[in-house]
Amino acid sequence: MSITIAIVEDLDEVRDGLKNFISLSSDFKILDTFKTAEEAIGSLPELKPDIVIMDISLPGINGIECIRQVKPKSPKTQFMMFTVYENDEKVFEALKAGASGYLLKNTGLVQLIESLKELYIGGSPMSANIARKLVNVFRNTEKENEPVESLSQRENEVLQLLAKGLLYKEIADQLRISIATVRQHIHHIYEKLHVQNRTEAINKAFGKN
Amino acid sequence: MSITIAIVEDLDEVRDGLKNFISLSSDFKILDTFKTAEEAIGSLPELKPDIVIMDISLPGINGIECIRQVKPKSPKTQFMMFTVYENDEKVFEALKAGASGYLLKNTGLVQLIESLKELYIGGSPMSANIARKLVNVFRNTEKENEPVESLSQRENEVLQLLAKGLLYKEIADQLRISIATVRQHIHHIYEKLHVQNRTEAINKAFGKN
DNA sequence: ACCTTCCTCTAACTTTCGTTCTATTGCAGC
DNA sequence: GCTGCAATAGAACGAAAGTTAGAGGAAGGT
Repeated sequence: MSITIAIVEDLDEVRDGLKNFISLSSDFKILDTFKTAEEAIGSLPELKPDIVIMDISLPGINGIECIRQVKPKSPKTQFMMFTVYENDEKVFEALKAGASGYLLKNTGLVQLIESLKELYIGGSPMSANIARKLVNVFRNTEKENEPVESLSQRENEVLQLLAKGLLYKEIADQLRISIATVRQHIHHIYEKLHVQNRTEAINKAFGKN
Repeated sequence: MSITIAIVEDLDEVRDGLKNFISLSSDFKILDTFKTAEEAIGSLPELKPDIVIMDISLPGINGIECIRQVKPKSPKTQFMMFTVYENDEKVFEALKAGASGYLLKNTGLVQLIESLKELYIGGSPMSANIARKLVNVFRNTEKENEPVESLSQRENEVLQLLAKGLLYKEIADQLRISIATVRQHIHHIYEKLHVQNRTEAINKAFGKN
């Protein structure tokens, strides 16, 4: 009994390439391929393949939204993201939408085949740097604002107060230092974190992104 | 420049097997191997290998506790769990303690080598079913910034961008409205949330406080 | 001793934020 | 038709935030 596959990918070469390569293995059977999310949304709920290989950037409705619409109607279907997007937002959105695997397009085809099998038996194959993002999120949910390693002790104290939304003046009073010093610390914090303002610093230092 | 490795594993065969196999590759240099966590805790902080391959079940102190003690003293060292334990508790504990990779012992040696390299360059290689556990936890815990009901739809859109740390100008561009309008929306947001500035608004609207 | 990092501070900026006031448009409900 | 709310926008202004340049003392490492 072979694993049934559908592919949603707008680029002809990629789609056909995947189809042809996967077809070589008798473990898989390509049921159908789609160029757009709209077509896929129309057919997948009836097709109910074991696995859908899904691109994110599609004309019109994107791949993530496509999953959101199909997954509830075909809950046993597993979605394998296969995309160039590596930014946190896309990754997390996709996983939340119901994707179980997330491979970057630089993944080798042989590796892809392995990953499809793993996905089928209940794994979540994902590229190693995608996994790292997940691990980091996991760690962050488990810990309250911990000191940031690259910052000095004082800078961390300032950052804590900064994150509360205090004014420079209030931070200065609380730490018994001058506003000028507060400014200095904050400037250094921004430099070390490579950010331009308070909000970015907070996001970078604790959770979010 | 080869990647430096240390191994903590109580079983002689496994330890020696790993050592011998990894030594075959010129990409790696085995600095030392340890039979117990106690020995490892004594030496690793000075040794500071790039990667430690860590078993969980050890006589005396276990591998997870070992990471907890060593990681703070050698933060750049990456820990690769290599173990038979597949239950959620151990996995999450290990990741929380500071492990970045998690492979099951049924992983092939060639795969292990690949994973070590990925770990070194900032990835988090993990067996596919371990990753699935992580994804499931993520789906349950990670609730995206939900819209705040007291705010209008547009105000919520603005708030999202505000939370990213964008400038008013950037928010204006993204929403195709004038800066003056952005200011208006933000002012209303602050009023409704009873806050005085961006950071307080973010804290009030999402988690924190 | 010398160097580096951290913490502190002054001073003089520029830029962004946030407030306030006013005003137009469009839509929904009574 | 009136009322209220959401969304839009201009203009002006003070209050914060953030940048840049310089400097000195304390602590720790080579």
